[in-house]
Amino acid sequence: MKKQNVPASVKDEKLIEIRRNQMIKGAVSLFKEKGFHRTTTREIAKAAGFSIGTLYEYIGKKEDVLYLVCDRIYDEVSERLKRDIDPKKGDTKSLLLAIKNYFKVMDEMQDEVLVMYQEAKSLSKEDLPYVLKKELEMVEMFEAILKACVENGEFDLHENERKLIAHNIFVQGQMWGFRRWALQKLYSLEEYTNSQIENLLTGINR
Amino acid sequence: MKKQNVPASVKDEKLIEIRRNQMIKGAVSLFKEKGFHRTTTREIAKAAGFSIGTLYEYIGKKEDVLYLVCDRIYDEVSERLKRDIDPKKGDTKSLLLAIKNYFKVMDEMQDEVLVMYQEAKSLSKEDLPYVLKKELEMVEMFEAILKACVENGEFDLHENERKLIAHNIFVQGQMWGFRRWALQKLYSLEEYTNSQIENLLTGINR
Amino acid sequence: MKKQNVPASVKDEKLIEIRRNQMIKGAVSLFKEKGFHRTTTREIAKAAGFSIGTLYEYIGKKEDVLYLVCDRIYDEVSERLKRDIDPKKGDTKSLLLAIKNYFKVMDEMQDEVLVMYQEAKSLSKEDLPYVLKKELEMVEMFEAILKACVENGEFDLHENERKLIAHNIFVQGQMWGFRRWALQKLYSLEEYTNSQIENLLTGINR
Amino acid sequence: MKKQNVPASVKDEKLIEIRRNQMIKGAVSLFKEKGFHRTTTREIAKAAGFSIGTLYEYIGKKEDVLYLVCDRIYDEVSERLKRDIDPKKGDTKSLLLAIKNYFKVMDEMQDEVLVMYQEAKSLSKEDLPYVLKKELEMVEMFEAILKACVENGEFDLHENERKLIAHNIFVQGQMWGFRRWALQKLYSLEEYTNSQIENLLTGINR
DNA sequence: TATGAATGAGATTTCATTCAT
DNA sequence: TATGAATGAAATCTCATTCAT
Repeated sequence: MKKQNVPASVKDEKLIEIRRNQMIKGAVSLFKEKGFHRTTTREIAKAAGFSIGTLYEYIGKKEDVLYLVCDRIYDEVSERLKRDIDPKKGDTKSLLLAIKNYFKVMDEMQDEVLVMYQEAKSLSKEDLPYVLKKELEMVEMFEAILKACVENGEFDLHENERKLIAHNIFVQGQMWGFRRWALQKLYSLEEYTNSQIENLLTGINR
Repeated sequence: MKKQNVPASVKDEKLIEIRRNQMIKGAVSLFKEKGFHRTTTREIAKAAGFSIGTLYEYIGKKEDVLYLVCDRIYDEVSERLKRDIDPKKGDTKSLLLAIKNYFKVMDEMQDEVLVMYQEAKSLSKEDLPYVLKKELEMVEMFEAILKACVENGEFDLHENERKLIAHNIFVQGQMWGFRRWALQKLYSLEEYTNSQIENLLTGINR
Repeated sequence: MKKQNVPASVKDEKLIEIRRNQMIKGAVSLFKEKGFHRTTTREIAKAAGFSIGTLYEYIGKKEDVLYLVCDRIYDEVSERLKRDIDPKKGDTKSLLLAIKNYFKVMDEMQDEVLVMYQEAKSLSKEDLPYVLKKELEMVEMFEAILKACVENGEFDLHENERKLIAHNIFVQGQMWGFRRWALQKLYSLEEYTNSQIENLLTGINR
Repeated sequence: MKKQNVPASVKDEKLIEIRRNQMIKGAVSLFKEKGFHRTTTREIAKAAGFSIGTLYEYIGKKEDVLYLVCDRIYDEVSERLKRDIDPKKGDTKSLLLAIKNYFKVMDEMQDEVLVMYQEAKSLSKEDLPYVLKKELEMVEMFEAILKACVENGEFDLHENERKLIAHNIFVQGQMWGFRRWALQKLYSLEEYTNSQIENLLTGINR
């Protein structure tokens, strides 16, 4: 799956990678602070450490930066999740581990997630589906685990129930970041995780 | 709790109410379509049915429109919730009724909620807390019901658990709107509601 | 000499006089504070004690207010000068008295004079000459006194010298107001007057 | 003493100098014609020979143009005065030469001086004192010459008398420009200069 | 490849003036 | 006569994007 649609005048793929990394890093912190629309391309270039002219050697238009940022965040979250999850292993313990890890990632990347969360709607009509697809893939990871559990007889859930619970897990992870103003006053990440897991399990194991 | 901080040059309070209603109505549909930042003040004026000059007779700056919109949406949701909820009545049936009604409201107002959801962060530093407070009040309505249930002996939940569950209910209501691209393909509102209630209940009644 | 060119919809001449007085009074203090261009018609109406609609019953356009203000100031200065000057009486004592009185008027009306001084250029091409003519008339009052003195044999001055000295006197009166930031730190009005009179009567090489 | 407070996005100092020169030149002729407030930023840009966007690369806000113009005019007048004045040389001849030169400069730069004269009050509260200070410095040049003359025994004047006369000289120079509608009908520059010098040196009662 | 000066479309906001009540 | 809501032209300023160096 390659970054689609983002044109670069520069040929050197390695350099593109480097420059875009600089760009994304700068942009995330700017978007976090003031949002996509209030951030100017000049500011992005400056934060990235190069000139406005150079910025446009590596993107076609401002929106591309947002796409790159969203794309990167998903890749990172995805990769970190896959790293310690085995969707085949269908036992409750694995499920809980996956949830814990996911919540931890969400906690560590909450700035990025918040950015993506709030700015994704500014993506163009073409880019949005691509990003949503990535999100769905992550939900499907949880669904796969749940399915494996069911198949293993750990508990019993119909397909739609599984899907919904997968969504719930996914959203509860995001919640921790985007409702931090309310939640993080009440709980530590650990408490939050345990409580949500408990809600989930006692629900499932009827 | 009245609309604060939004100045109007016009004196006739009645007229202000009317014009602002027109304004909000037009703005919601524009914001829904293209977001706050991509919507121009001229478009808002036009959608409201008056001239740009008139628009500025009823607000001080563009952001005020967003504030007015958010404020209105919360008021409407709030009011509809309060209409059929009695937070004192502590039985499970009332709780479920409240949830069902809330989800229904979220379904009917999903455009508005989506708008608020995505654009609230564009509010000024002064206005944001005011809006967040309103959100918290709605969460607290669910918490109050849960508390009444616990006191009635319907089930047993510590304070923090109650709070968290209230947040979950609230977010699940929003989810239906802001994740419609995924959820509404899978479930009808009724199915979604029933499923979430089931998740909740079998969780609570351990 | 009637106020020319300033149209009023209202017929009652008495009322016009009253309203315009209110208008001028409010406008002078506003112009003094923020200048003609930065003062809005709404502010003028408010300061005058009536509505914007009423304002336009008594003038045709914003600039008319400035004209009215300038006109009024000149009339007032003129009248106060004429009150205690007899241009026929050609003795040095009368000249000095005239100068002293003029400087005193300039001191008392320095706000008004400053306003006129700085804003007159904003008058329309048609109104400006009318105002300049009034100014010239005042200069001519001094010239007349000087002429009478010369005819009386008090001292000897050719026409052009008389004219120039009349201008000097006139400008020195204004100076006291428009260079107050510098002059009024150094002298009292009396000192200033005496010094300028001395300069006039006896040159450096005494 | 360098141009303070006027921000430029462009880095090349040389270029800033060039562009601002173009800007000032265009602005002076526009301000002369219609005043600061009636001149639009687009007109300034056009008169300067570049686009509105470029204009704002070299200033922060419209008022900066006025500041730049005033600053420039003072610098130019100042420099031309200093060029042929030696404030140490305390003889009457030097004084007269200084006055003559000053009046000549005022004559040649009368458009600029008129502009500054009429528009300075539109400067911001921060910029105005800076400009007034420059004006005072010029007055002080004349005072210095007068002082040197007194110390040389050419004539006798107390400090305050010297200060006042310095102001008079300064204002009489400006008069030539800002009252041109009256004065220049009556005298040539030379006649005006000679007459004022005579007034200065010998009073009315010779 | 990198730079940054130049551009101008377009956004927000103001405010003189009108006119129905 | 008095009012003040409505209007929209016009002003300032921003900023994504281009392109010559």
